Amino acid sequence: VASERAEIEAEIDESPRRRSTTLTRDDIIEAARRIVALVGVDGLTMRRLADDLGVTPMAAYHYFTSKEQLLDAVGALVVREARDADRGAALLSWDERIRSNAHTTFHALTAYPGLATFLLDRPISRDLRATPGISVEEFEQAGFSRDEAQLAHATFHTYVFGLVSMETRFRPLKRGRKPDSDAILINVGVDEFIDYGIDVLIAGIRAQRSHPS
Amino acid sequence: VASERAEIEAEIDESPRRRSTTLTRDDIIEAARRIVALVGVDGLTMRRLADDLGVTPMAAYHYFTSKEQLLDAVGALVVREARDADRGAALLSWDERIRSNAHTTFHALTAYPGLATFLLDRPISRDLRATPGISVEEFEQAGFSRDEAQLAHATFHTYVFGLVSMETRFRPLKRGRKPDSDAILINVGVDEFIDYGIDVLIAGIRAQRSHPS
DNA sequence: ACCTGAACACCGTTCAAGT
DNA sequence: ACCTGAACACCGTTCAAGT
Repeated sequence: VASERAEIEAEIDESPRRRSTTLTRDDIIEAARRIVALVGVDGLTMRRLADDLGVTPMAAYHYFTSKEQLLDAVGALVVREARDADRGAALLSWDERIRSNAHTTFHALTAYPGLATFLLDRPISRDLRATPGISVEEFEQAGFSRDEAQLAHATFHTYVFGLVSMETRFRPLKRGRKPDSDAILINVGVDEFIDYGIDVLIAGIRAQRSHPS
Repeated sequence: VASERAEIEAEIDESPRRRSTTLTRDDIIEAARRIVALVGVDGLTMRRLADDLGVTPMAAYHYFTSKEQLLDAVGALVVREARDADRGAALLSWDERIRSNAHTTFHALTAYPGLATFLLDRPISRDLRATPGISVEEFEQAGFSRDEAQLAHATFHTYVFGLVSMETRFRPLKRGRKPDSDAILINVGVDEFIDYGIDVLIAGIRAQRSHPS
């Protein structure tokens, strides 16, 4: 088996990722995901994608009508993975689930530079709607009125995406180094900042509920 | 004078915006701003910009080293205008100033499709840092500790930009028509939603201050 | 200093053709 | 159905040259 492997590898040493049979939709999404993780959305070109797959630039167009739709699929995959990584929080209270989802969504999307801002310019998908980690219906079950549930849900959605889309600005916080002049100035780490923001939102939503205008 | 004007206009009827003397930096920024307002960031090309100015595509490169730097200047201009539109709020309390700034920033940036998401991917400028409508120092003067002031400031900054960058998704809310499937579902208008979010943040920040962890 | 003209090195994508 | 090959219609930008 070892010699067989070596033989194959020698044969294909110039085509980076050879698939066994024919190209599939998932092959393309996976290759695109790898490239985005490596060089960001701006670094993904249909020609580089084709090179990595060992095909011609036009091959992907048999599975996706445009580059935008391919990136939509990559975005849906990443967001779905973030949601799955959050399954352990399913039984917690709504506030703890939101906190957990904010962290996982942030760390998932920041691994793919430019993906969050790409998604922000696109129509919202069902996958994206699940982003705050809690649905409108679940807010209602937690005792919110229909209007309050929608408002609270949209507010969390807005904040979490605001958080994610400013990823580059939080980068200097991740290391212990002194802040760059172009960074947001906070003396704490990213996770502490996320916790603070979530605490603020949770406390604020509770206060809005008990003191209706 | 009138006949002179007519003569000139007849002569240049195919070059849309003729400047009187030589090109200036502000001429270029203004033309770029117009194009972005009309067709969005994606619709701005150096060739179209040159056409509108009646020059060659390379002329702008004498004033800006890249298209990105030109867009930075446009973004700074728009954000500065939003801040100036907010001068009337300068004497209000910090919470009312933040509310006012959230509304003006949202409406200013949504007039330029794609500009908010472009700015999110760029290093932060001094103009952008003024976006929440209140500085870290002013939070301190309002009685917050240095750490609390930084956190509160960054939280507002994050929320307001989250709000602005999701502009396209709030669009169905602006008219009375039934929501598209790709819109965030809220039964209220954009301004009511902004007020709700700001109320939540203000109440939450107050609660965080009185109940330190 | 200010701007032009031509070209380079890319893009995403259409289109007709191959198997 | 699945993929190729060549081309089209663009981009931002470099570079040398004009005035």
